[in-house]
Amino acid sequence: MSPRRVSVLLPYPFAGPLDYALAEGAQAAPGTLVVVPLGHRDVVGVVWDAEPDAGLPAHKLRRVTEALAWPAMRADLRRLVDWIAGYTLAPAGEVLAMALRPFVLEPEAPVRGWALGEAAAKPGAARAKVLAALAAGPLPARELATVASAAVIRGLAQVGALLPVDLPPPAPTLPDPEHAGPALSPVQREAADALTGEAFSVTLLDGVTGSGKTEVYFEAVAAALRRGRQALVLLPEIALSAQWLERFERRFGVAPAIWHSELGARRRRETWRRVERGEAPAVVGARSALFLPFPELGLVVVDEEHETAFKQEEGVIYHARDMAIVRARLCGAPAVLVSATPSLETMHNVQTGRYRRVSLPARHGGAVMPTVAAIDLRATPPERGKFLAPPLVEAVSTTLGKGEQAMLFLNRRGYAPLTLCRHCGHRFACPNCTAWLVEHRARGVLQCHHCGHTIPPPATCPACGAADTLAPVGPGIERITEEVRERWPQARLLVMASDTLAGPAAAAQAARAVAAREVDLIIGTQIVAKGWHFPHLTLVGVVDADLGLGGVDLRSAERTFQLLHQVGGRAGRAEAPGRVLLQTWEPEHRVMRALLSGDFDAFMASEAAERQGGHWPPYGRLVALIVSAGTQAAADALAGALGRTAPRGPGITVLGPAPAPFALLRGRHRRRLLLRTRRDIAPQKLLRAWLAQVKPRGDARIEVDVDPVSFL
DNA sequence: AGCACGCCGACT
DNA sequence: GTCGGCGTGCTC
Repeated sequence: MSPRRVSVLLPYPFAGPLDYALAEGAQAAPGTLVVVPLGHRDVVGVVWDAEPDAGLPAHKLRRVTEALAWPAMRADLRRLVDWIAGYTLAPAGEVLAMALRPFVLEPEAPVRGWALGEAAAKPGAARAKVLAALAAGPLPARELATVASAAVIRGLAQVGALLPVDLPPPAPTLPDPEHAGPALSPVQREAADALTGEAFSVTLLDGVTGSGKTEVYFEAVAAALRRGRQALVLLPEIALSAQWLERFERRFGVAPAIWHSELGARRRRETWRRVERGEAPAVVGARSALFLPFPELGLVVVDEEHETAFKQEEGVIYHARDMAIVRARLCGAPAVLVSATPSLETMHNVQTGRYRRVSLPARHGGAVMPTVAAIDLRATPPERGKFLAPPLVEAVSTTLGKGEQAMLFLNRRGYAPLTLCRHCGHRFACPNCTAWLVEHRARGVLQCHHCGHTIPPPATCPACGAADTLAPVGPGIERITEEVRERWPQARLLVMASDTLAGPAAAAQAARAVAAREVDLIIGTQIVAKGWHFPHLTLVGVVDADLGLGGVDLRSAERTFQLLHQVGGRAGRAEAPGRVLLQTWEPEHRVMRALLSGDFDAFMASEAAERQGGHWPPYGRLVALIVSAGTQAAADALAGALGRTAPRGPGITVLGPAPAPFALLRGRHRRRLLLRTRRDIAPQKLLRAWLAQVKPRGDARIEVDVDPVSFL
């Protein structure tokens, strides 16, 4: 008689599940975690729902080693894995790895503790304190250590007055939906009530910066908790959201469970287990939190839904915002997308009736929106060698004079983005990437921001040998800092950039210093845009508002608008009104006009019109194929082969091959093709057929990016 | 992902 | 004459 077969998905990049034989009488329902032999090793996989392939010869089947007693992977998570694999064209096993990677086989380490023993102890003040502490029951060793010294405890244990015991992990304090009743305005109350549905739906919650969106969606979280369901909040940069965590704790009494990639192994395991047991009713996390084993997921919130950080660009290339909606649908839970500047995709889904929209029209608590004005750099340029134009300098001086805080925003790290020889025109480029080397004067290096290639600052030009001819071109925030120190030597500065603000602790400390008015002037890159609440900040100066508009990217206008709107939103969040000044060479550009008028809907309409004609997303579907190889010839050969076999037909366009915007990245030569289809044509089937015809040779690779966000 | 199999250079 | 480089392909 032939053995029973099961399909087992393994967390490796195989095309699909592998089949195994099941021992007589063994049970292995879909979702069961099993150990199976693979080659010479034993690996953990998940029994999958796929029908085993009866055609596979029986002699190839190996037997499932054991079924693990762990809770099975639930059907909704298995469907999510399948769905993402199908949509992104990633091997299902690679997607499974994201859901299984944090899983660790060892049981949770028990908590070591002490209980009262049978034997009597000799008298003594310290000893009596220990015994009294344990009178009500055993205590964790860590807690008892605060009562008496290790020597006293050791002594008591030696005579048998104390017994070592293993304690169960302490029950976590759960967030309390009634902890601090919401203080919502009638408008906020109405919005919150609109978010308390129980079935799957997608709602866009939008409203200007400072309108209290977080407090409103906290009520949706509270509603889920009251129903005994779990809530997941995705944030783009969890590591920098100390302020968000404080707000959560104020509302719910305890911190939520936190999930992100930098979590230590122990915390990771603890959190994973708590989520799985349903003991983590509220989880806040980065995109990978999407794959946690929630048994009772009842709400998914994606805050700052327009953020490109939700797009995973390596390995399985997926958009966490879109997959969050899929997960919500599979769980029958409502999804809420939150943003002051929703993406065009989301706006389109609102307009076509797929998503609902709940708007908060005004700032909360009487604060008004900042006024936005442009500084035309053609009319009032900065002095030679300087980057702050006279009107901005004056505005900063006035603000500081009033004892208020100002912020200068420039989305560029380092001292200067380009170093040029004034004698021969030589420019310092990265040997591995299509990029200039950025001078970091403080660290004394020229560095590539893509691959990290670093050289010491040269004394002479390597091309013409001239000395003292090398000039920094353009500003980075280091150079702005230098200018600020010259102009306002007495101002207390805080520089906020990803390389000066390493880690959540530093970010939290910086936020506290700003709130406590220990800082007069903040100079920052894009991390200052994200969710900070600086009540005393009244002026935001954007040093180069045009930066980011030059790109070839489909979304460069949308992204520039979102970023600058977000940065400007840091100003005037309390009583004093805020002011935003944009330094630009093109004040009539539609992005600048939209920022000046604050008319978000009009800007999005113009953006929509730009894309609609060419069937660009969201009016069509787009897939990027990035071909890369160690040599230019190999990249061209593979890209050419893809071009020759490209799918054709009505509503299908293939653009390229062309050199990718970074034609050389980390030493690999890159070519790009774009597949664009009408919205009613799913590109996945076309892609599968296409890729089946072309097999990469050697080190050449094809990366498939469905719904590309970045065009690099 | 790992791991073995398989054809071309510098060595006990 | 062997040891070993990692290119290619398979793992139920």
